[in-house]
Amino acid sequence: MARKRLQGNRAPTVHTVAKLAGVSIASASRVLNGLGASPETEQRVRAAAAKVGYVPNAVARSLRSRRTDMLALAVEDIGNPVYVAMMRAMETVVRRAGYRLVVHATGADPDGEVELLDGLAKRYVDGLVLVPIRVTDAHLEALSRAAGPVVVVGALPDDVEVDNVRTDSHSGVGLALSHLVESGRRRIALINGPLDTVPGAARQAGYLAARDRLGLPADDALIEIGDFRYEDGRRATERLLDRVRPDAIFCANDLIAVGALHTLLSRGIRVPEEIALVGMDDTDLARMSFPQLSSVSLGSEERGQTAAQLLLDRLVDPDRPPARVTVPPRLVIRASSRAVRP
Amino acid sequence: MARKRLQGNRAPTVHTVAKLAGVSIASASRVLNGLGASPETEQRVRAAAAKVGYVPNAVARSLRSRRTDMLALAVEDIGNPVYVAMMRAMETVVRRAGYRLVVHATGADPDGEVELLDGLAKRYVDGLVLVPIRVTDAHLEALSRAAGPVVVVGALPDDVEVDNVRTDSHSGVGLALSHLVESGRRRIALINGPLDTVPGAARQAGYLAARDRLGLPADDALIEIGDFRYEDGRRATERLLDRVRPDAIFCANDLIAVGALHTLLSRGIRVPEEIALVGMDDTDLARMSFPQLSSVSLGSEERGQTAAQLLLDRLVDPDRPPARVTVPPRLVIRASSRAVRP
DNA sequence: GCCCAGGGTGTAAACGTTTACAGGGCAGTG
DNA sequence: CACTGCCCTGTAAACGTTTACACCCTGGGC
Repeated sequence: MARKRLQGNRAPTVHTVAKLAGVSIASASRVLNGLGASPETEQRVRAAAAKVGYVPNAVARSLRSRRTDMLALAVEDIGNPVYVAMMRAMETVVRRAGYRLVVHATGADPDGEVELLDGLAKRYVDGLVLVPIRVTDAHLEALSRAAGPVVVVGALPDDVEVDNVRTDSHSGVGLALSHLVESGRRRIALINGPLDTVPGAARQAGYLAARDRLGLPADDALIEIGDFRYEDGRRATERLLDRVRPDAIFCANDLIAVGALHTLLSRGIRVPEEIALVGMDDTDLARMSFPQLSSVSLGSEERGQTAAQLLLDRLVDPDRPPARVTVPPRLVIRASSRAVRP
Repeated sequence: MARKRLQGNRAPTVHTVAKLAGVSIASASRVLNGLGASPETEQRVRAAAAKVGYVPNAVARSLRSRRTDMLALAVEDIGNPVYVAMMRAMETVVRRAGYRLVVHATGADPDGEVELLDGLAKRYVDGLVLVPIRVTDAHLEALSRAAGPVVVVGALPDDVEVDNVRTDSHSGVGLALSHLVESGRRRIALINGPLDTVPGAARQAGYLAARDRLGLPADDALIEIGDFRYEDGRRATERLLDRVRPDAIFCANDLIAVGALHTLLSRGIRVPEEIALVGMDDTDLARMSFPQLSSVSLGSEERGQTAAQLLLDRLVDPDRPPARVTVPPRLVIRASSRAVRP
């Protein structure tokens, strides 16, 4: 297999093809774009293009057409299973429409997200799906001056005029707690993430509301806060169990829930017999745990698909009013919270 | 917050700035790129740029500079934890160097990968990291005619002149089996992925070699083949246990291993007391299982980093001879394979 | 035989940037 | 005072496409 790289010579352009075919660049371009041309011209251009291995330059085409056929996705951490699910769903939708996906890991840095929004003015992509975990005033300002279409995944103040996909994790927590009560639990703990994040705040509020609605004991010792990751879940559960003895734990996140499961099992506590466990996000992790984890699905795939579709629609019709889609939560019951006879 | 979108008017260009500052576009461009200019000019151009909110157009710049500052990553499935780890590592390296990452999910479609390689000629990215799970002749041909720099992650025939990052899963399997033998196991099963994949073939060969080297019984009933995913792991383990009773199982993959763990636990088999378990790839899943899973790390992060770095280096020096980096495997021992007294 | 329609083609401009080149002003040197 | 060199600036070309516009030519209708 010889190494025949076209070292010095530039790649063939439409000029190359046109010259070889003996026609003008306009004719060459027209043939290559399937516009009208005589059979004679058609044939000669195609032959010439094939001969030199012509491939149109995407950058030049983008400059002329003012579109890049690329969309950006910005999430905090491309390793988090929730975002992985979203990204996978988006990639599929976007690819089907002939676009490519550029991914950005913002590392929860609000400045980075604002920079990304302002970066839209560089026009290196046609649009952006932003999944902020915290929303600051700087975000809102950057959103209002964004130079291109943006879809935000996650809750926003009502007066922000941006395409928006959200879920209702508030009532999602309610689903989980109702289910736990129905299956005989009363002392239901919450292990949450930071309260200054959008998801953390929503889950906290949802827990408090459901606790009242269901007439559960209002014991704040049942609430523990960590971060949204596995190790934090483990440690938060340790702290919780050193203090109180719930008969169920709701975790704000599957990562936390898997951490909690670890702590429970390593203390010899049986799940779900002694303590039932419910997570949130219904990621692959939930299926892969043992016992399998009940989890409140917030439709990550669906939110990803919808966000991508909204962005694609926006590109077609820039003037349509901002859309807001809410994906309803759905409880997936598995072994970790099955009802048991005492 | 008023909605002041620059509806009709185009975004400001360097012409806009130059005219407003009363200088030529060359002077404007020079100032904006930090090249020499008189203090007077400097000040006026900066003021003008700030006033109209000028942001240079990335596409036009790319056309001129013949570089896009984007790199592509193509993996089979951006949901697989191994690829997630690689992608995350790459994203970090690439971003630090001022590049962006375009991700492609090839869905194990060999045609898609070839298309991607040929697509490099469109020059929409400056280079590509390809992680093929199967390597066909079509791949090799496409590689040899690739129009831009490519780094392949995974084993390749020796005569292929391409930057290449690989690991040694063959000896990685050996590490796992040695460890299992040292901790008192003899009937060690293998649950592998498809043999016509690069990883599948390497693990199979590694298993057979280690089995001989360690003087283990050459019982092919101990080998089970499925696919590389969780459900396949579960089912393959069912089939295996219906047939034989090993005292340890090596799985070609953490996903398979987690599936195997599920089957073992749901049959009431104690891990590691009755059957020890070792996975491969050392993904987050291994840490998150209970009991935590021993796993052979193949350095996914390191391979991702290295691949990205190799690509960046290649862009700087297109003529350096192709590099081949091998990341050594490393056994991470956790609870699932601890030695136990009989 | 004249006119018009219309299909095919070529020239040139446009997209927005960077930069080679040339020209002008000015200071320093002989 | 002429010459050299230097700094700054502007004009114009280049990157590779698509496409508006004008042109030519042919054929059909009157």
